[in-house]
This record gives sequence, structure tokens and C-alpha cells, in this order.
Amino acid sequence: MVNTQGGLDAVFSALADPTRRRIVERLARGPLTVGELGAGFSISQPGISKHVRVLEECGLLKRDVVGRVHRCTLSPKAIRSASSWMEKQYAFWNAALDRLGDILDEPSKRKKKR
Amino acid sequence: MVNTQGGLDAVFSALADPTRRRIVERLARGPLTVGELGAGFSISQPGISKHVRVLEECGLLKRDVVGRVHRCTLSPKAIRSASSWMEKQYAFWNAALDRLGDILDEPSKRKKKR
DNA sequence: GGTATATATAACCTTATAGTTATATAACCT
DNA sequence: AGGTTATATAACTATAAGGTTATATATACC
Repeated sequence: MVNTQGGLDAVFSALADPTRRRIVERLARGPLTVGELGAGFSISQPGISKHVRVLEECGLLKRDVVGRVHRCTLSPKAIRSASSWMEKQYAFWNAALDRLGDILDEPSKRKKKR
Repeated sequence: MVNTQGGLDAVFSALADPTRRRIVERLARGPLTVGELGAGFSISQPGISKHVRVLEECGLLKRDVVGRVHRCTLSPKAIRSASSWMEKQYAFWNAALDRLGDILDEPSKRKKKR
């Protein structure tokens, strides 16, 4: 927890919790109030409130307060940044696969350069 | 942490740590031994060892033990499953955007439909 | 065999997290 | 005003997570 670089940290951390992933899954189907989000989970109302807050702070969720009701919507920018981090690693990996054949063939005693 | 559904949980949890994401970034460029992975981080050798273990257990990393050296490679299957979870939510969200216009225009007392 | 190297394990500490219950705030409704 | 509803905050507890140092294990080298 020393290095909290660029938002990504908070997004992945938020998505690490299965309850929060389920909340995101629900929100991806359309906006819901905090109360509606809580229905179906077996955790307390303050519990849901805290999860919603975490998702909000990392940018995955936006809140529209109307009266006493808080309507939550998914804000896909954050999910996009996390997803693109993954895509990037994937792309690097594919690029590395070329060089890889060479390295893997190395029987631990050959420092040849091609 | 009551609901540990399908691997995804462990993968997101692993990626929540910035040190482990940096390890993944390095591995995406090509295989490295545990020792090589540790170089450049300011944490102790056992610290690295534990991070590597976490990445291995969630399926992001594979280990090839040759002699006393452990060569680590990225195993992109896990990253793919996490990434596709995100893509799925994204897709649902886009689908929801159609229905959304209707809902968002409703000012809780809506006097107009467009 | 003895020593150095690569990595893992054990034991421990500290901080963070997810959950709880109880209470507060604010909006809506007679 | 009084009561109900929606959500947040406070205070607390338990467990997990990341870090450490010290030690163990296994391989390599002379």
C-alpha cells in the first residue's frame, strides 16, 4: 500500500470484492438506487452504503441524489482504464512471444545472441 | 470475502496490489526469475516470494523450476477472464444506454417524453 | 564436504477491510 | 408536528494482507 499509482489501484481494489462486482453487474443493466442495490444481498444497509461509497470513490459509480433517494449509475470510464491496462499487458505478452521461443530453447548454458 | 466465486475473485484481488501489477507488467515483456523480478523493488526477498506466490495461485503466473532457479512466465488466461468480465459489463452497459434515455429524462415528476 | 546462491517458510507486527449494531440526517407524508 | 423512509455516519470487532527479520531447504560450485 505504499505505491498508490493512478486511480487504477483503487479500481482494481474495488473490483476485488465479489459483492462490489455483483453491484457493478447490476448497475451495468441499468441505474438503481442504493436501496434497490441492497435488495438480494444478505448484508446490512450500512454495509451496502459503504460498498457504494467505495465504488463511487474509485470512479466506477456515479450518484444522482434526488430527494432522499440516491440513484446510482455505472460510470464506465474507470472500468475502461482497468480493462485497457489488461489489454496492454496482453499485447506486450503477445509481442514477447516472438522473442520467447529463443529464450525458452536456451538450455541454461548458452548465452548466445542472435 | 464470504463469496469467493470462480477464480475471478482471486485475480482481481491479486491485481489490486500495485507491486503485483508491476510484476505482471514486467512479465508481460518476457519471462523472469524470481530474483530478477525482485530487482528494482524496494521490498525484501520474502516479500517478492509472497507476491509471486499470490500471482501463481490465481493463475496469472506460471513457474518453471530449473535447478534452484524459478523462471516465471505470464499465463494470460487469468488476465483474459478478468478482462472479459469487464468487457461483458461494458457491453451490458451499452445495451442499457438505450433504455436509459427514457429513465434519465424522468425528473421524478416527469412532464414530458421525447 | 563446505560454502555460496536462489527461493521458500515461519513467526510476527501493523494497517486495512468487511462486516456489525446503533444512531443521525434528511426528505416525504399525512 | 409526528411518523416513516432512504441513506449515511460512528464506533467497534474480526480477519486478512503486506511488510519485516530470521531461518530452512535445495541446488550449484570448488
